Amino acid sequence: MSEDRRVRRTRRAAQEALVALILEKGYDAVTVTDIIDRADIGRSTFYAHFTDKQDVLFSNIDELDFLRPAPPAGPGRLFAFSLPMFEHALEQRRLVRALLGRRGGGPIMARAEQVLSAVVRDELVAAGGRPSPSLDLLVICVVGAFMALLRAWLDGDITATPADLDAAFRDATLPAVHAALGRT
Amino acid sequence: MSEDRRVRRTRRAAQEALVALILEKGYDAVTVTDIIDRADIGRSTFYAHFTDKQDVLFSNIDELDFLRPAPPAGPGRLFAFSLPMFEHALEQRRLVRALLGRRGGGPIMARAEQVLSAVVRDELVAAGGRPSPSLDLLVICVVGAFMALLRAWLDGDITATPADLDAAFRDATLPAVHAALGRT
DNA sequence: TCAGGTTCCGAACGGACTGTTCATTAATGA
DNA sequence: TCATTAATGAACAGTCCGTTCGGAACCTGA
Repeated sequence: MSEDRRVRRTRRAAQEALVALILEKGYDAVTVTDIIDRADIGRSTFYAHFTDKQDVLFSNIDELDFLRPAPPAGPGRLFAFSLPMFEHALEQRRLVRALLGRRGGGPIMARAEQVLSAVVRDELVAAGGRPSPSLDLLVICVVGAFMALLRAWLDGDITATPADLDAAFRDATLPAVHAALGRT
Repeated sequence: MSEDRRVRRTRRAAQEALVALILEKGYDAVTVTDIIDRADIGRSTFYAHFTDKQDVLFSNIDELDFLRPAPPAGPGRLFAFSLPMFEHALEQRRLVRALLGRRGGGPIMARAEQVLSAVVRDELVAAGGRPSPSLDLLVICVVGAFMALLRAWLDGDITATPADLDAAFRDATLPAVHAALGRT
């Protein structure tokens, strides 16, 4: 039923090698040759499993439950995803840093931004916000603030606890959000 | 006195070729060979003037007065840079898009973020904000929101006028800023 | 105009990386 | 055990990089 053990071994080796290499040299500087050397797998083997460097990167997403903040979606307080995400990022710091930090090259960061935008937008609409261009602009600002916080933290520009970050995020965005919702 | 005309021609040709190519294929996909073909200059000539693809990119910054929003720094209203910057981005849309948009690869975006962070921080301090870790976090959120807005606009995810963007930026950030300054 | 200096050209080079192929060997699971 | 499946390692053409060098084109100032 489950996959061939050799396959699992090979794939994991490549993924872990890439993460390690990203943390060392940054995503852009990592080459396929680097990966197969570090993972100690044959060149042909690599291309039997992945098409790209990027492919290895994306294959990591599945085990990155950072992006599944179990959105309660209920009418609880807004932006409930924030604190759990920061906490999760702290636990999986190594992996998250490699994939989302500045050294990660960006592609995954862009994906995270998309996912988050949808979540935020839904929350605002659920809270009574009327879909409109100006609401979309607000979503962009909110997500932009969150991602900037996360990035700065992951890259070590900042020392703060998840609670600090969550508080900063809420303080920076909620006033405007309440104003926007109120004047609907 | 002034530089040799040939030098000017060569440098400009390379810069313009790069901008054009970025808009076509994105920064990462552009190769030095692409540039010298498009610019119609010799390979050795290229390397006599630039060390890198990146070098060409950065050489463009000088003629990008987008990053000099003539900060009044006076105690006028906060974030006065916003509207002029969006307007400027509209004028120099082609160049700004190539350098700062998603296709631009990011390095210049990072620089812009730095510059802007300093400006915002100074404004907040001038307005009575006490330097502190939480102020720094606020700065990150404000700049993050601005850059997210700019990026989304440059990449065409949004249709809006500079005035719209400015309004969205102010609406999204000023409430929190005033709250933070008030409770100092 | 002409001479001397600067810049450009173009071809070629070694080196690195990519993505593919193939015959051979090894591990797997039933 | 044994047929199936995966991994190996070497080799390949192709692309790009960054450098070198002799000769051609150009620019400047006298």
